[in-house]
Amino acid sequence: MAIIKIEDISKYVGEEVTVQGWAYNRTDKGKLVFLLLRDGSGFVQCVAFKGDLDETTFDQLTRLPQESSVIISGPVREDKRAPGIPGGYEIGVKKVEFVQLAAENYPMALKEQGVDFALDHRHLWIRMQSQWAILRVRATVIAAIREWLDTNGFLNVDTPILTPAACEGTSTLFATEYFDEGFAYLSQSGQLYNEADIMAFGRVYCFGPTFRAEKSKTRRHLTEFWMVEPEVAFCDLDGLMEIEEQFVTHIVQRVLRDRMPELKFLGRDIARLEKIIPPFPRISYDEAAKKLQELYEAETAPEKKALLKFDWGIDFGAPHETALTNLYEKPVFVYGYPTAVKAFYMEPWPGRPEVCKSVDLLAPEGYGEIIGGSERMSSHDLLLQRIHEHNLPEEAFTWYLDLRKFGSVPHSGFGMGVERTVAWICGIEHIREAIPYPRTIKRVYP
RNA sequence: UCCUCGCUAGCUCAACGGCAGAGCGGGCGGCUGUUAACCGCUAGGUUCGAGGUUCAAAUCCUCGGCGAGGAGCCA
Repeated sequence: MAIIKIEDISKYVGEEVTVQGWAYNRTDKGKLVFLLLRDGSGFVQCVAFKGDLDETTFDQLTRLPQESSVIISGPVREDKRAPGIPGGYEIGVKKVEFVQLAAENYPMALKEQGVDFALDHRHLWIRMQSQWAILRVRATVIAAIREWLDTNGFLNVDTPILTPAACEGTSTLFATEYFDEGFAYLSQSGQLYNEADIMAFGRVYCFGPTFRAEKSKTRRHLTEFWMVEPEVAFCDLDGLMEIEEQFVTHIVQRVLRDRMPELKFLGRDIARLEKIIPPFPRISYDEAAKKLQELYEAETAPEKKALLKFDWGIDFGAPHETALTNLYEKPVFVYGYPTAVKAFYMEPWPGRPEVCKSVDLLAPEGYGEIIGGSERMSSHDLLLQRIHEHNLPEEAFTWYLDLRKFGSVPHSGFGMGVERTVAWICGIEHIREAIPYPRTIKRVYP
């Protein structure tokens, strides 16, 4: 008898199959037991009638502890009443093998958990349907990222996680002792290395964990998160935006194709995701500032109004991003930020040195910045001047400056936060649910 | 770092100065279509900690601990 995956169950209607999994939920009704079984690929209802099984087996099923591991065989039936992911199918129980009877004090109730409790039990929480669905979407987002980049001329060239100093000289870094070399720091970006790599390979991306030691405490921050950073030689800011919108569209459409049961279980508004196709709106920082001023004046609630206060020259806060993106149904590009609020390596806007060729992509529905990118500075002398202005140690950037001495070209790149993207696509409140084991300022367990 | 909030049964919460409770989960029993099943019975407590006010504190006050939401910073 074939061992099948629950996600493929629709192919086996009328056949006898075997599934290997865990008892997710159970309800019994006299001579009938309903067992919701999960096998990692999905959730399916198994129905046992007392008359179909020997007395001992049936009796054991009626008192089967939650999360017990079992192997169940029987015929697949289509039945609209059957719950599951995907729902609508059930297995009539003919044979049961009890692999392990779980202890009776399984701590996770099948309902909403308090955040603290749920995170302390993350190793069990990931078994629950909601978390399982989110992490399945995450895997598909990652697959789609690699798929699009690999088929569009990008070479995966990974960058070091242990680095000598701050890439951008801004964020707070995690430090670790490094033999006789003093300290090494956990990477907050592979971008500077990417710039070296494109001069060897043309188009590259790095993809891995990224670390920020800032004491951020919001639903949009983790201390360890995953970022994909593509970088492209011979590419200006407009070219970069075209790449970003194709890239994001591919990711969303791939998730819609492969993870519809998960999205539906999560209650995601599918229609909103289906609208994510090019072109995305593009507005300048100046235009965004004007719109924010209008929104500020139109806001009547004093508390909200205070949060929306905005003057030209400042970076957007979360309330600004939310207000701005609520004007659009698609992700929106905001380009040309003030030079003063951005990193030292961004190309100045021609004729307007107070503005730089940077672009952020802000996700709709209040999810905020999912991509930050820019055209990089290609002039050696200007770059050196900026390094001095930012009080960065010139000797640490010798190799980076070399890139502008030997065949410098216009080039651009961006970084996309995986967890923010997953949170947006899933429609969940907090990005800690978009990574298997979240690391936050107050949590490194489990 | 700052502001705000929370901590009571395994979980989610109620009791808000006067006997510490409910639902879920656990155990036992009943029921042939359950969807967080339902019905009956049952076990389960250092009310985060220390100190204080009071005849009386889960409840009020002080200090501490732990956590969350938000700001700043960022993806």
